[in-house]
This record gives sequence, C-alpha cells and structure tokens, in this order.
Amino acid sequence: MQHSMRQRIERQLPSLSKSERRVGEWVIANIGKAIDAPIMEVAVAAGVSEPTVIRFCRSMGVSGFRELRTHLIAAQQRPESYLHHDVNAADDAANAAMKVLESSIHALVGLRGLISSMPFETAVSGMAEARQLIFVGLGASGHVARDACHKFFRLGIPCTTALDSPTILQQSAIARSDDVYIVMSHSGEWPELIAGMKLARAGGASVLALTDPQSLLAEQASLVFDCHPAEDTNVFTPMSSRLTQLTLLDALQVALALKMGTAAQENLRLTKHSLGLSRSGI
Amino acid sequence: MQHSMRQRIERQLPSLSKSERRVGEWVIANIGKAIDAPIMEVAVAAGVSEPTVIRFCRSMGVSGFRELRTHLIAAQQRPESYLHHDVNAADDAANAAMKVLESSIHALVGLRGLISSMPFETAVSGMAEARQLIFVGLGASGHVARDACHKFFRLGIPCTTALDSPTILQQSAIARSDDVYIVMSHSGEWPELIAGMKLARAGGASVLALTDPQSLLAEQASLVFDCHPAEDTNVFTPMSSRLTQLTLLDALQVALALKMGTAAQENLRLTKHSLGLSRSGI
DNA sequence: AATAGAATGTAATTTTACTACAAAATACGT
DNA sequence: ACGTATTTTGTAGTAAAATTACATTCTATT
Repeated sequence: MQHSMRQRIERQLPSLSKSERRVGEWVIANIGKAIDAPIMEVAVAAGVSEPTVIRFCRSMGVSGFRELRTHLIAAQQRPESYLHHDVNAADDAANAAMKVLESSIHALVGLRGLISSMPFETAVSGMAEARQLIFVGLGASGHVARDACHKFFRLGIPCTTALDSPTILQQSAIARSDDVYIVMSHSGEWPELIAGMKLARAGGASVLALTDPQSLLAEQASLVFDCHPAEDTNVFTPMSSRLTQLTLLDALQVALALKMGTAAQENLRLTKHSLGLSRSGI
Repeated sequence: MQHSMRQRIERQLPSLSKSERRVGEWVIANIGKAIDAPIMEVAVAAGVSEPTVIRFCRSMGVSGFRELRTHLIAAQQRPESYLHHDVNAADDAANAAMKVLESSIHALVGLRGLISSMPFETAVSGMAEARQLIFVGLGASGHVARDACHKFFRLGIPCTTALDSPTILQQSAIARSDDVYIVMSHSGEWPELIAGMKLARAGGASVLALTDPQSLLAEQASLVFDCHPAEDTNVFTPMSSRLTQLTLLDALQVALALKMGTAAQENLRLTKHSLGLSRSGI
C-alpha cells in the first residue's frame, strides 16, 4: 500500500456521501479511538448507522471494518505521521496524549538532524579529564541537572549540582580550571546563570551550555549544545526542550563512558550491581 | 513500549503452560497469518481450544484476542529506521550519541503504538477531582516524580512527592480516598513501593502506576500505564523507560489541563507569567 | 492411591461484524 | 409541479467471532 489509510480517507472525503463523510471525519479526528472501538461505537460517535460505517470501509477500498482497523493501526506506526499538532480544547484525553507524544517524537527526530554538528568529541574529552562535573539549572532545568548528576556520578567522576541562585554563584566562584561546568537553560537568559557562568570561566573552568544557541548564555559558553526552544508557546505544549536536554545528556554520558574505557564501565557495573543487592532494578 | 509483542511473547514462552506455549510458538512462526486469522483458526492451527488462545492473550498482558492482534499489527509495521543498535567500544562519541538518540526515538515510537490502549480518560477524571496528587518514586524514578510534581502543581492542584522509603510509607499511611497516588518504578518490584501502595489503597486512595504491567506493583494498582523496561541490560543503554515515563506524564498533564478547563489553564498562564516578572522563561 | 490444584476443553452466552431489505432522500425528465 | 428512477440511509435480522462459565482431565504431592 502506497498511502497511509489516513491520507486515503482525507483524499476521498469530498467524494463521499454525507453520512459516510461524517464517518471519515470522525475517524481522522479520533484515530486512536477508532483503533479499538467496535463498529457500534464508531457509528454512534459519528451519528450514523452501523451499515453506513461498513459502506464507508468499502468506499475506502477495504473489505470491511476489520481490515480498516488493520490499516489504521499500520498507518499509525508509520513515521510520516509524527507531525506536530497543537492540542486544543476539543481534544479528549486520549487524543491529547497522542498529540503530546507525537510532538515529543517530533522534537527528538529534529534533534537527530542536528546532532552531527554538535561538539561531542570535544565535550567528552574535556569531561574525561575533569576533576569534577558541576550540573547547573534552575526550575524545570534543575530537574534535568539533578537527573544528569545522578547519571554521571555512576561513572566514578565526582559530580555535584547547583540548582538555586546562591548555590550557583558559590559553586561558580570556586570552580577551577579542571572542573567542567554544565549549565542547562531553556531560554538562556537568566541573569544568575550568566553571572555564574562568567565567574566559572574566570576561574578557568570549561563551560558547556545546553541552551538556545542564540542566547546570551550561549555567547559566553566554551561549548554549546543546541537545545532550541519549541517554536510554539501554546500553554498546552509540554516542554519538549526538556526531553531534548535529557536525551543529549544521555548521549553525552554514554559517549563519556566509552571514552573513559574499562574503569568507567566497571563503575557502572558496580552501581547496577549494588541495586541488585536489595533486589532487582528500580 | 520498548518490546515488540513478538519479543514479549518470546520472552514469556518458557514460563507458559504447554498449550499456551504452543499458541505462542505458532504465533511467532506465523505472525502474518495470526494478524488476520480469527481465534478459531489460531486455535486449530496451534492444536488447542479457543479459550486457551484467550488465556494466552491474557498471559501476554493484553485484554483479549482483539488487543493481541492490535499489538501484532503494530509490531510488524514498526519502522526499521529507528532500530535499536547497541553502542560498542568501536564507536566514537558522535556515533555513540546518534545511537543513543535513535534508541530514545525508538522507545517513544514504541510507546505511541501502546498509548491508545492506556486508560487516560479514567486517569484524568480521577485526577481532576483529587484533593492532592502524590508522586512516588525511588532513585532514577524519583527524578521523574519530582519533575512531574513540578509540572502538575502549575495546574493549581496540591501536589507532593515521596522519594525515599520512610517518606513513602508515611505519605501512604495518611493517603485518603480523594487523593491520587502516582507511583513510578522501572521494575515494579521494590518492596517499599508495594507496601506503600497497599497502605494507600487501604486508605482508599486511587493508585496509578507507571511500570511494567507484569509486575507486582501493577497487580496492586487501580490503573496501570505500561512502561516496562527495555529488555537489554547493556550498561551503555540509557534508561529509555525514564523517557517513557516523562512523556506519559507530559501527556497526562496536558490531558488534565484540558479536562479541568479554564481554571487550570489560567493557573498555567499565571505560573508562566510569574517567570516573566524576573525576565523570560527558564 | 487419594486428593488439591492447575490446566484444558465443551458448551453456552455475549458481543461484534455484516446482509437483506425497506424507507427516505435526492435527482431527473416530462 | 408531479411522478419515477436512483441513490442514500436506516431497521431488523443473521452469521461469525470472542468471551465466559463450568465440567473434565491432567499433575503433583502427600
């Protein structure tokens, strides 16, 4: 099959009769539900009778409702549908969830296109030599920083976090040239972060920023990883930049583990094992 | 979900009874046929009775034959492009980063195939009425819990976290019937979590679990969101189940904001605005 | 060898998909 | 406009599929 079922429905929509079109419109707007709803539910939801739903299936060129469902499930798994759709008040919970998920995937796929131009090699070399890693972030980015710290310390490198303004400034003031300072920020415009970063650089630390490359923060950093903020500022849109940051840090950690070789890997194994001592993983 | 249904079947095969195992073996050997065969055909082909086929479906963690079919179709259609490749010592940093990113995308794409069978509607209804939300998690899942708390409180619902054993037990002990208790766990087997959850349920709270649906934890929960862990335990592999959990919580939060209507949305707007008071976003 | 427990199958029930046909609605020619 | 042909839609019934309840047959244990 060349086109996804969704596209096929959209294309044939105008040539359908009134009731069948209602079915098609409902299916497109509620693919998730259509996938596990029995024919009766679809009929009721679209405001038509059951045979009309079946006639609609036939109009789409499939043998019946069962086959339509098969095609819908298959179409949903295809990558071309990972577009970014805004959630709106008309969406039900399942629908909204699907849209959120799709926009997350969208963000990561976007990141994938950018990753080859990011300075992983340089970043990892610096981190492998570091005396300690300092993870810095405020608010939501603070959670990311904490998570990162929890992840990197397992490699056996001393790690710490700075998640509020006073701590950030203090940590920054004592940062040394063999420290690596990793700061994450959505917008890259918080004055405390910028002040802290300047202090850290003055102390000689290398500063790695996960932020908008056009920001003030990016301007001052030694290395920038592009975590462009989501273009749209709809209140419903979740922070996909957080996902981006997390995933970049995952990638950095794995790359670093490789770079550090056996020692780091042994440490990883030990931390994993230690969990096993009080039963299986978390 | 990280597993395709095929993997799930393969993994559980040894633990099944003789007849159910026959069904599983036949399904794996004939996925194509299984997709559009009615239950009777499967039963005959595998040399068992129809109820056995259904019991097999249940053992696989799905509600029935219909849902099994849905998963099989989804698994078969899964795009090859974001396959999970193990990172190995021969990879340079950039290469490793790309592999990590792809496996993250893989995880979310897998989740997308599952999301339509998750109880979003029910979960959201419960949360909309809640007196408070309690987010529970240990270790890495603790970070997810904290992040979720930080996200949900902006809707104007009282939110709290319980991230270590004593706090979990205490919070659980005082949970009331109008509280919603959200517990996340990679494996779903930590005794403290299970104990806490039982306490909370005894107090009448509704318990939502983001975990492996086959775990002890899932068994006890009022609602389960399928987040089972990636099968592969390579030390390099990042925790994609964490991404899954985060994304599901994003989705829940957005769905909840919609459900709660104008009030929640106004709260969201206010929290956003408050950040602006001391300059733009984080 | 007796018996509890699990595993499996038989038969009935419920749910789902589909068909046949009749009633509306729409288009068309006079 | 009117009636007739054609299309569209729904009602009611049928066939098929999925699921349940319960009986039977195994299996393991004492």
